[in-house]
Amino acid sequence: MSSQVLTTQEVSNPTEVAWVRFLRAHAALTRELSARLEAEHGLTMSDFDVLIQLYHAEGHAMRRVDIARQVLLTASGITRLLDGLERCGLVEKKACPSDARVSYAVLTDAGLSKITAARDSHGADVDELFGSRLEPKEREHLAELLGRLPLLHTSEACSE
Amino acid sequence: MSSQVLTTQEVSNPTEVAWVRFLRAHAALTRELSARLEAEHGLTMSDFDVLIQLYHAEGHAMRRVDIARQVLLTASGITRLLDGLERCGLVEKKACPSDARVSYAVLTDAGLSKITAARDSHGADVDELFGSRLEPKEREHLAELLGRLPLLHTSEACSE
DNA sequence: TGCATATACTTGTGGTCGCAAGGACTATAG
DNA sequence: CTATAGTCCTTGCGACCACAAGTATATGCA
Repeated sequence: MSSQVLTTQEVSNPTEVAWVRFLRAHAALTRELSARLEAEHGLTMSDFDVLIQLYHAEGHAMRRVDIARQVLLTASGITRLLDGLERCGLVEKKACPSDARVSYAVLTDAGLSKITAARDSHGADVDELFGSRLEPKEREHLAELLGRLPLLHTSEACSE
Repeated sequence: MSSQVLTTQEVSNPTEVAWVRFLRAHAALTRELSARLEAEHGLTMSDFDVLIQLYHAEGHAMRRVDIARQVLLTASGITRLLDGLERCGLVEKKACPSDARVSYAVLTDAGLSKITAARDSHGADVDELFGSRLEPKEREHLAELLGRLPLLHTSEACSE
């Protein structure tokens, strides 16, 4: 991550000010949030993301490719991340009957209760550190501004 | 990094919307910016940060501790990052005459011209991908909102 | 049918980084 | 002048992740 000139004193360019704060805020938030997630549930933020995706998915199952598209990870990252979740018994691998290339990741019962618990506490944490610092209108405005920034084009994911 | 539910369709909680966009924007921006920095100058964003710090420092020299406080890295990270920059000849190590514990990192001539060039192109990139997407007033507002979010407390750095 | 191409996934390799422990040195107190 | 504690830096270790190459399967087309 980057921060450039972090002592605000000598930063004159307003874009730079915003950019530096953006980077700082991201570092601080993700560091704190992932520390809590790790301490309370033994999950990384990526783990959490994948589990949440599965939680929302039909039958709590997804193809690995589709997970990769939703989460900010590469296909290889997904493979190894799921390896870990499988070892922990939170997720199981299931073959696809119609296409032997694909394998589904499905949430186990343990995984379901884990993500249910983590969802609540993580949601509360995000709210405490992020949401509660802003008025409702400001949150909306922030979301709108952020929405205008570039998007990831990992593969033409998103939308639909 | 985390993203939670990235298909905006099912995200109802407004805090969550803002948070997801925040994470997505960060991932997209840092990925693109570091790719450009790498391609054009062979630098990571952390490299750039450290060089910029040195560039702004008195005599283009800083104690390693102070670099760590300014940049979003741990002391150990700084050590290894500077190892790399030293191997590339961009930075040199200099002992401190009054305190044998500390060693300074100082910019070489090569480092100076490298960071001078990188500064311009990186600044332009940040502007293109980040600054230019927002009106001046919006930039200010964004900076203000981001400034209200938690800060890193690596050591009571910042300010003054 | 048979071959080229595309897709889904895995694995090898290497880079980056944080944490914890250690070494070297300094400062403070008795 | 020791003993203790604090500071600065480095190193061992492990976690995470991207990229590229490899395997297995599917699909399109001659």
